[in-house]
Amino acid sequence: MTADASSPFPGWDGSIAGARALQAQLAAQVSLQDAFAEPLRTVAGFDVGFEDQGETTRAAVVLLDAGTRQPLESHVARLPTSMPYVPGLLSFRELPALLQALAMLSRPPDLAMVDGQGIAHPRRLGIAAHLGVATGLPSLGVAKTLLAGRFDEPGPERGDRNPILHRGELVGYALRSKPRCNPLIVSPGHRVSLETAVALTLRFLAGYRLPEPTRLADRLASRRDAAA
DNA sequence: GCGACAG
DNA sequence: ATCTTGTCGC
Repeated sequence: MTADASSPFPGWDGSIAGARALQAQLAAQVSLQDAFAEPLRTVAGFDVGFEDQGETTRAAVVLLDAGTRQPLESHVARLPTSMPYVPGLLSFRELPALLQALAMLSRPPDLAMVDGQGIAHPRRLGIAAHLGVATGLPSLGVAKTLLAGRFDEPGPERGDRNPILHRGELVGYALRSKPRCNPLIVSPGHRVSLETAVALTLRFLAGYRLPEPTRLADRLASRRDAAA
């Protein structure tokens, strides 16, 4: 047969050029208007790590109560790594495992917070935006470093931020989440506005550089001793 | 043409 | 991302 209907990337021919073309197409479906449940009940944090020298992709998801910020459940999905890391095409390498982890939740989250870029991406489709469009879930990206664009160093206090501009467009904010720590790169994924992406990130901070959803998923995806 | 380049 | 201990600084 030809195309695999179960593929997370419908229509993709497997090529680099094809992946970029698909990104441009999906990016047009991204909405930057706030459209998520209010009050927010739950938020899920996502991140990916690797085992066996990269041969196995390990995706982690942690569902938290939006009110208390306490974790409700967490899962880990393992899949054989299918492609190498190519700057700008991260989602084609990590999204399949992430979707697998998402499916393990007892219920869908009201919001998805992903370790990586939202629209702060060359073609406006970082992994957080890709996950949002692919699932229809509201999403935002919280990355540790910049991929595209530029910004001026934000002030030293928690909450200080500066815009990230790429080709003249505002695509996100460099946010100081904690004093003496490098700023977080925050951008909308899907159904979340630029301003709300920052507000949500601040809302889920709990004393660490990374917000709880992403911080907990990070540990589960990358620490050798993590259970589940 | 020369760098930069999420995880 | 991952390979990997201690160490400097707040």
